[in-house]
Amino acid sequence: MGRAPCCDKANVKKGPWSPEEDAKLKEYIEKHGTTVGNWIALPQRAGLKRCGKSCRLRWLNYLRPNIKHGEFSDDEDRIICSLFHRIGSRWSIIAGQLPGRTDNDIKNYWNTKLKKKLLGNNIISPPSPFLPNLNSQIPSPYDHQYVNTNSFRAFSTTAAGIDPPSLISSGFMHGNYNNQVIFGGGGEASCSSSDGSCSANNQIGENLGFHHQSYLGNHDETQKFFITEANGYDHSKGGIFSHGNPLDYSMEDIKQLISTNHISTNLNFFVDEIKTEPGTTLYY
DNA sequence: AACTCTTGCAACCGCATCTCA
DNA sequence: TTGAGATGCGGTTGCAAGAGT
Repeated sequence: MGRAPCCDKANVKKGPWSPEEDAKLKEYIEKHGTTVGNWIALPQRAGLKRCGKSCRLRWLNYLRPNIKHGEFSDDEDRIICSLFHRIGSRWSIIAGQLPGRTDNDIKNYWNTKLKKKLLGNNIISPPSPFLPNLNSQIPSPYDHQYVNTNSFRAFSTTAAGIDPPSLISSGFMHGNYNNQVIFGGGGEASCSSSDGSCSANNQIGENLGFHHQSYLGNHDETQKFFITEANGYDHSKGGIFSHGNPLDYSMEDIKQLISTNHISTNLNFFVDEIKTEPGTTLYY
């Protein structure tokens, strides 16, 4: 049995679109509206020997109005980084925040340029699957592999000369301190300020206790948490490892993780402190 | 000049999700 | 409620162009 193919594979053209095909598709959609209704039937109606899916893709990624091509701006880079850090490779959602950009475009840009750029600068690492997906209630196969062998550290940013506040202010991270718990980095020396290049941010970071402490703001039992993990002390691999949507982890979620040994006791300490001393800067 | 390697990107594929009868 | 078809999505592939040797 198996699923019926979406089109007659033998009679559809594949590969790059010709200008004539583009023109036909564009003309048809402009005539009948963008709410085409039935992509599968479109090629036949428009006189194209293409699969409906191919037509849809061509329209969405290339022909539709107001598509932006070419270089991504620094602002777009920051938005992509910020969102990737928070939600991973949900390209369509990320594209939704960048008018004129398509998910395919952003995906390609990330895979070919941005990822290398950021990894090269030791600024960011891909999301790590180190926490279970609480929505599904089914632990991922990665849970124990990652969680029990790592303490929670938010950043290994010193090698990049960047501290959390600068990441937040530049849009690489969510900037609302009061709605997040940020698990502070381990005992490395903080960003050198001898050249003054990051002294201002350093000062903020030190004030907030980022380098050897953890910072948290107002919170209560209904607060949601944004958890990040750095890759131990290895700066050659260092950077931000994030997991999940900031809204994924409530206090109850975290308690559950602790009770099922999905996260380290470091965090247990944290959560207890959060409960008893809201708004306090914590040391560990 | 010729060849190989690398890069960037358009397009494809298969699976997941949605919609509707 | 169920199942088939349509649509959406993300990973992957293939190819052209450029860079390097």
